Amino acid sequence: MARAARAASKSKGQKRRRPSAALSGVQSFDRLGSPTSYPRNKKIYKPGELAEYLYRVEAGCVRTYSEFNGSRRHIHAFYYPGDYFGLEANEHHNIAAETVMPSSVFRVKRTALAAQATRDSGVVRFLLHIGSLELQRTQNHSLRLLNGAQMRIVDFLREITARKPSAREIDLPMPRSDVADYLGLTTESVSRALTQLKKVSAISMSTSRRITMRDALLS
Amino acid sequence: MARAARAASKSKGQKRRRPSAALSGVQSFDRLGSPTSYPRNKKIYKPGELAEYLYRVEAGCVRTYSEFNGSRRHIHAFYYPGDYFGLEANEHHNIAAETVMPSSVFRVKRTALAAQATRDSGVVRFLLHIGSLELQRTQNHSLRLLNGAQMRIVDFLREITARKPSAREIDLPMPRSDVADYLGLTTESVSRALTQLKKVSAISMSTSRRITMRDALLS
DNA sequence: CGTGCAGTTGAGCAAATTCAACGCTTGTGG
DNA sequence: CCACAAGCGTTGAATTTGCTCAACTGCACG
Repeated sequence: MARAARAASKSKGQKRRRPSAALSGVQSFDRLGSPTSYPRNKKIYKPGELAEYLYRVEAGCVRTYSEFNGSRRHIHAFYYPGDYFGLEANEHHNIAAETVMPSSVFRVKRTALAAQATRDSGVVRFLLHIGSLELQRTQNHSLRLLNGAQMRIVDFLREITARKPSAREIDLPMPRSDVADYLGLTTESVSRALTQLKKVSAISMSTSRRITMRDALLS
Repeated sequence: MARAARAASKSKGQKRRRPSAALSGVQSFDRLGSPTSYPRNKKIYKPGELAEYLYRVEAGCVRTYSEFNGSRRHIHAFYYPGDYFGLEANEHHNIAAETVMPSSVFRVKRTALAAQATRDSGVVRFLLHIGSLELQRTQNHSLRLLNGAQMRIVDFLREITARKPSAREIDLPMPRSDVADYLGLTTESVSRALTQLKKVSAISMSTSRRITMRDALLS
């Protein structure tokens, strides 16, 4: 059950990484932890809490977010099965994480990982690896925020599509308000951008959550 | 000379880190590398290059950036003396780094660090530590991009001021176009925001690069 | 069968960009 | 030493973009 599909790398023109590089790290991770189930919209951790664990999504979807300017919310990332999260912490968490839908999350104690790291260098490479992935992801997100609303949405849809190499039909697990807070827009702007994309036949929607991409959109 | 002032932590309400935690890591870093001098606007590395080194600024200022949408530039960060950079890479760099002014940069081979890491766990903690700092920095930057122009500028000025606990007078090493590309604005908007801040006496400027903050601005 | 949440649409508005012009400083060549 | 070009910074006017406020729909759940 701890066997989840490895997330597809988001970096574009890069040489394929040898899976062996981080393999022993992953095995340690699998062995040292245990899965937990959460209902929808359940907080997994919040800012200020001691950062005891490192997490991996097994099933469902998780979002991390901060609040700013008093009451506005920014979603830093959505994590899908196979993704690791909870790394952004120093000693205490400084952002929050919660489920988008009923989800299963695998977690391991950081102390256990640290102990294992002293004798298994694979664990170290593993940690550094997912750390740098997270860093790249965050940097890409910053870039995304500099585009216009339309392009942000397209980027977002592409990001989701990239995880399912199979179909060009995707099923959003989150409401419009999440998409908006992820992209730094309002729900209205998200809605408008989507209807605009429909109008030019770049996408089609069977329900508001189920979107089919036209080939032209796939980079 | 490898002895540069430790950069002030940007996280707010957090317990002060024991310097001992990452100390042996820093010592290894100091011992394994060597400094290099660069003229102004000199590229240190660019996307696609093999990421051989980890860097620390000794003197001057360094910016990292990506290009997007064909020709626009986004500056991810400015690094000042004591700051580490070049960590964002997997195996090859995916962003570029160059000097803002004549600078001295200390660099150590990643292979040397990796070798040292297998027998000195302090190096591991050191690497993970600066990685998570970088992650937090990048996340904060995303948040910054969601505010209005005025607040982005104020945030930026505060970020700079925070490194010099002494004076509320700062000397920007970079031109307006860099500030603009860092904050996701145009140079015109940066200029306007600054003159606006002058108009309400939140700041004063002796030259366009030399800015004095009024107390009200210091959070 | 109503209440509430999610999503869409429209009209007016605020904010930042674009395009353009101009001042200041700096460095270079005559 | 002066003239002039280039880079940096500022300012103005017109335009575009996304936001705010508001209404309305469909759907799910009690």
